[in-house]
Amino acid sequence: MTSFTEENYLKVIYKLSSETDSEVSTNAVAEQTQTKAASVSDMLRKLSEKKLVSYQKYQGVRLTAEGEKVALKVIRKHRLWEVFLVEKLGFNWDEVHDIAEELEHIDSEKLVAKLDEYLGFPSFDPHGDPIPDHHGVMPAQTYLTLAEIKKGEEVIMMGVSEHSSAFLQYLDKINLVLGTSIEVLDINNFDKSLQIILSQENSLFITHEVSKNILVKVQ
Amino acid sequence: MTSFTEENYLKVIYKLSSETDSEVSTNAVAEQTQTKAASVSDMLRKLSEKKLVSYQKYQGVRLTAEGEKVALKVIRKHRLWEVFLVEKLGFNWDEVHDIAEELEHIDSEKLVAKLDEYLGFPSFDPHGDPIPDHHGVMPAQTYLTLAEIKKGEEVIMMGVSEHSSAFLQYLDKINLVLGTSIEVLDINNFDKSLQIILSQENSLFITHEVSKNILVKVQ
DNA sequence: GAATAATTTTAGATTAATCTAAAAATTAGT
DNA sequence: ACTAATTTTTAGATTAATCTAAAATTATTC
Repeated sequence: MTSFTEENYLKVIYKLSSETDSEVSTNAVAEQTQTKAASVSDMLRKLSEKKLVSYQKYQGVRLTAEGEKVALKVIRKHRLWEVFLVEKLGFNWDEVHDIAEELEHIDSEKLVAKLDEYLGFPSFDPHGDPIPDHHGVMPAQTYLTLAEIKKGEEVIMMGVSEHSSAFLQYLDKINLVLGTSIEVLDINNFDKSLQIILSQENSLFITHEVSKNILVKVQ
Repeated sequence: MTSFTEENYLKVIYKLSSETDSEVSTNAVAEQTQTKAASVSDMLRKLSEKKLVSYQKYQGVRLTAEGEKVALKVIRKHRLWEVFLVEKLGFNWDEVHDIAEELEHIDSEKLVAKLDEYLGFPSFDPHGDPIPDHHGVMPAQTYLTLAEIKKGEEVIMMGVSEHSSAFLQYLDKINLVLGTSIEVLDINNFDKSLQIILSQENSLFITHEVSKNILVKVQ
């Protein structure tokens, strides 16, 4: 069995190694788990003994196939619960992360299966993140960031890569929500800020930093 | 803040002291929490320091008003989640206890409020147990056990006082579920076993032990 | 390519929750 | 009311997860 704490480490290692696609450093894990490097070292040794990660001292860490399986289960549960909270209970998308961080550790295969069915087998969570299926397979997701879109193109907002409440509330305020069509009217060469039109109606400016965190698909 | 473990102790103390309406013994708590008396002593000292219980060495323990408030919140969450699992996800009533034991510790006032609303503010869980409202007030519940009903009387099944999977599955098998009408046809003087008629149709025998664990109301 | 800086690991403690074994207090039996 | 039985508490350990401080390793820079 994996503890609450071990599951969190595996989840963090999964996230970091899928971002960089290489070994994850002790410090990076410490930062994400809000612990100290010394604590991470200890835990990596322990997870390594359990064959959930492959770990060479001083050389960073990777998930084993088994560890990835556990991480994907936790991520699956997290995202399914987020869908539940938003779709069924009426939470806003900026309110659900912390609650899902707790719910993701509830241990019942049958519960996950029934929840999945109840929600209609969703492929994406309220932030547009893909939900692994019960085999741990992630739905294909080939999005671009809004920062990569050329002037004149029109795209649809499909997700975010920053999940902070502050960012999500800002997007709500400017009516930039999942499914919105976005046309890039103009790109400022100096600071890469954008002028965009939402739903062929509202024109507004956003910074490059914001555009980098918005995931879109070309129509 | 109260830990997962502390919450379980408070819940057990609540349950035991509402059964006997007096101080709860260390051994009784140990039995319910599946721990040893020595561990209970330690925990009672700790809960006492936190003012969640009033505890005199060797004299048993009671909840303080504050401790009862915490216990009732946990019980409320447990029972609401059980309703969710049965009503929304389609679980059987004998499958939900262990899952609700985990869900009851999820910490979000807003989640509880929204879940309650989503479920239509239920007053009783799938076993007929009353659900405290958001002030911690239990709905009035003045049931008798089937063992107390006289020959010839007809009652409605409202709940159970034994929650084991084995017992609940047995009730399912004999079609004795919440809401069923039960007429006491005959009472065996020797062993107090009963002959009953369910829904004015099926006649069957049940033991005294079973009848003691079935809660009913007179029509 | 040595010296310095940064990162990572180890050593030794701490906290929460548990245990066993022994001591202390309470309860029961005659 | 005194002894015996039972219950409860204390003492001392253990495990999981964390920490700080010091040591070891790796990376960087001149």
